[in-house]
Amino acid sequence: MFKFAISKKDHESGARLGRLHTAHGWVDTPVFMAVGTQGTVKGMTPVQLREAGVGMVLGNTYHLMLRPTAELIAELGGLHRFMGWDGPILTDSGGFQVFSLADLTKRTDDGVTFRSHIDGAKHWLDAKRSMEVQRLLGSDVVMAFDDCTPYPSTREQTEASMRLTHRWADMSLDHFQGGQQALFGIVQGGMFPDLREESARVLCEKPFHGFAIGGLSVGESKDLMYPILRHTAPLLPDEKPRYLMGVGTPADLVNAVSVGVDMFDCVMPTRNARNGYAFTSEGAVSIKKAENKRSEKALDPACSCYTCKNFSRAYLNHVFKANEILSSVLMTYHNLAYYQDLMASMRAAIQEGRFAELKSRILSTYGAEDIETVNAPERAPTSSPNPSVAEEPSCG
RNA sequence: GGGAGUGUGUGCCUAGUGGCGAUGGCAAUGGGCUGUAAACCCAUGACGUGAGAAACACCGUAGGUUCGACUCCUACCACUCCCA
Repeated sequence: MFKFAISKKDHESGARLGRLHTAHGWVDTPVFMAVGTQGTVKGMTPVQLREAGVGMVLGNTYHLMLRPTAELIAELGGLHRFMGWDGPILTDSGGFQVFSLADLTKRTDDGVTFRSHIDGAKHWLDAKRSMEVQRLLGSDVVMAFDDCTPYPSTREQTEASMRLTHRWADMSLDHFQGGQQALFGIVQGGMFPDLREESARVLCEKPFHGFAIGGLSVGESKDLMYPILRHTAPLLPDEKPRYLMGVGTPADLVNAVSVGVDMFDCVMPTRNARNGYAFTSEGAVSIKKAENKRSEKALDPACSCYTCKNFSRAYLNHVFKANEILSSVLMTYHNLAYYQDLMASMRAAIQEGRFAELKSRILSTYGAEDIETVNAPERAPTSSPNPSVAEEPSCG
């Protein structure tokens, strides 16, 4: 049922063109998944998602198990049916919430006690329960339960966190029942290249259907993130999908694709849209700024989405200022369409052998650095509690 | 003409009833957001300062009472309401 096939590789970079087949259809890769944490991509109906070009969405174990509960969703026919989305769904394991809701959690080697952010009630989540919840939800791609290492962390902390992730990876495999679902492992290792290597080596021996890179974009600078990403992505099995979790900006996406990443998800296009920030072919546009008050220009003149074809920046500025729901809808619609167009143009560029050209254009649009030329700082950032963080052999 | 009430910082509303160098909200402007506790969060807006003290300024205006007044008293100004 689950299958990943690569149809073309870029000659000048690590970029790959592929297709991911699931029980709910296929998507072409590189793919960007819209984040629909609570069984909805905020502000969008499934029809609108399709129109914007979204092919695959992400749901969340932690949020859905608390409300309305995985059991209820299973009773109502599974997450696809429940949310009216018949395309592929990937579910996160809840591992990220251990990190993002750290104040409400208590972690042990076996799992995590959460205090619900909704009503304060105590809940237990471990690899077994995460697999059970994701099975009840019926997602197409299940993520292993992991420990997302915070930044900054000392080498010792990072290593301990990584071992926990490995332990939980085994437990996830033990309790995963297969069937129509695929299971992805998650590589951790923080900002230490050798730990990333170890994590990749340990996990890639295991029978996962795909591999994710976790623990990036957790507050570190691009100087750290890019070298780690560049180092880690090629360590993952060539023939299986590579998923960079929680990333990122348009520049991050082209950079990551160029080192061989196939799948992405990020809240950025949807959250930023609701906060008045658009991604466009002309770079970032803050629609709330006063300069847009009388602009008759489209949000992105080069975009053919519903928002850009029908509304002016002046109108979008107005509905944002007036706090109208439509602001979130129109802005989200555009940002998702922009991200999907970006992925489609990357796929076309790989197919036609002009990926490098597209990459440099996107990077210059956003004034971003090229992952190939960013070097890790020679010394550890001062924010790191561990002075020996600079583990990379002093390649200066 | 008589009576009652209300005036608070660069826009609007507001807390405050003797120790206040004055509360909060909205609006405004700018910034942020990366496996979503986010239609959210942060910053800025009397004078002055690197910081503190003194000086000086400060709740319609002007006086007064008081150790001390946005707060109490008097007059005036403006606005609102009621009765003629």
